[in-house]
Amino acid sequence: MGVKEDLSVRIAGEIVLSREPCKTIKKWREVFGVSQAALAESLGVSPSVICDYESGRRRSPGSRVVRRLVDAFIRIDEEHGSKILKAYERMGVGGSLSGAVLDIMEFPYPIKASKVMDAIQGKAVANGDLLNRDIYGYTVLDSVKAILELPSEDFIRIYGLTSERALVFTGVSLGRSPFVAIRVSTIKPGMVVLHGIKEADPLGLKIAKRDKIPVILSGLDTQEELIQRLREVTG
Amino acid sequence: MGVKEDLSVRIAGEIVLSREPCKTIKKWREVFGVSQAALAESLGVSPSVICDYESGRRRSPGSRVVRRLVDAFIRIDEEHGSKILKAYERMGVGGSLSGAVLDIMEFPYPIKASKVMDAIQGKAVANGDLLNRDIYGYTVLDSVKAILELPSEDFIRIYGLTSERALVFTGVSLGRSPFVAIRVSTIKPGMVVLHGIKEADPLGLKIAKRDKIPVILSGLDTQEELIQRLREVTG
DNA sequence: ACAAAAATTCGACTAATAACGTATGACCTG
DNA sequence: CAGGTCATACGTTATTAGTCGAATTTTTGT
Repeated sequence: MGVKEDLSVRIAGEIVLSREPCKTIKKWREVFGVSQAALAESLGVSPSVICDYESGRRRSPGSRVVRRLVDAFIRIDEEHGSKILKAYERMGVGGSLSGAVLDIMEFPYPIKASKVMDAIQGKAVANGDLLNRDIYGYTVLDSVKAILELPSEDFIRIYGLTSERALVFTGVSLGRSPFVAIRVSTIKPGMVVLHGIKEADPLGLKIAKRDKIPVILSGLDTQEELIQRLREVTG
Repeated sequence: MGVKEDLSVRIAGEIVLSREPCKTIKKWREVFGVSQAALAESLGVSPSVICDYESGRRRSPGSRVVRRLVDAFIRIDEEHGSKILKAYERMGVGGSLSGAVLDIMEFPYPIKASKVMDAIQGKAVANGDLLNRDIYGYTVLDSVKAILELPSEDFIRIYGLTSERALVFTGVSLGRSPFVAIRVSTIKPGMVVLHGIKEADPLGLKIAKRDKIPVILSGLDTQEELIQRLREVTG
């Protein structure tokens, strides 16, 4: 079984097994950087069909549809030089995570963003009204290393599971770059946590508001404590 | 992501992506060693529902159904001591195949059993009328080593992809044990090739007829030639 | 701020599937 | 050969996925 088949199986399995296939479909479309219209054309259907799937109007897509969807993703990626496939290949089977990724976890059940905030003694500095959304996991990143080391397409490592997750940045000095990175990326986290500063950069917050991403400042002292608290959030 | 989730994704992805989800569903049910009735009960539906899926009467099961199916497989396995999960774990990511497995391949498209037969200069000695069925891959096994070395649950390695495949036994002396092994196993190959004998054991053939498995005797001289021809069958 | 593109929502229709119970047949066991 | 298990086949009905095109909202680019 080649890398292509492996990735296909992963995507298909993930779509089917996820609580909300619609969101997972959307996530992968965004990972592949295709618009609904382009995807629809590649499938030979009208754009609204894609919208229907992603909005959850059609909640349980048949396996035939999922298969065509996955095939289309791979096909489109090939037409674009197989960037995603190569990125996936690069991360290898159980490949070691870059040093930039300090911790990563999927929750066994959805957890409210507000609960994550409380767990790390955080306070909301943007979009506090969106904190009742569900979060399905988190990724803790070393800000500096992430910027220096992470190859451009390695967001698959970070968003590989669900995009409805918390992105936690440690060692933050200003609090702008994380948001610039998010802004550029096609795929958005469900919430962002900054650790290491007392107040966030205004421009960063502006971006967050624009993208409707809640931003939390963690009040914990050390990075170790932060990770420890996050690990216990499901308890 | 734990082993359990990994296996779940694999199964789900494989079902969805396969040309005939029905057969893949059946394969996995057999791997987990559950009867249709037991599976149906675990799902809270009537047994005919399972049959309908496996027979292909419902060709494109919705993702909700696939998810419930996979969950049921895992659940049932847990009730039985997680045997399958452990076996899967044991084979590891890209784990090395046992020395008993000489070659293994998935065809990019279905190939008629008769074509496989011709490629290896074989002649049918049982169920020759079933040779127009589709074959999706093959596994070449060293008969002696397979019997001596293969742990009982490692059929996942062999049947891991599609069960609609050719099982090729080399170094056969009598031609009985392979069929005994197949008989005992809950999961059946699409065809069996024996290499190394001039005529097959009558009892072995009887079993094959019972299970409707075509049996081919390969006329090629060496094992190397056999593998070479098989590799070229897709050409 | 404005126009263009993309994404989403909606209503209505068709085709397909989910689900059920029962009947049938093959096979093993006593 | 009778009884049990397992798998399959059939007929039916309620439900839903799937489709389309038009209208609407959101996002993007200039």
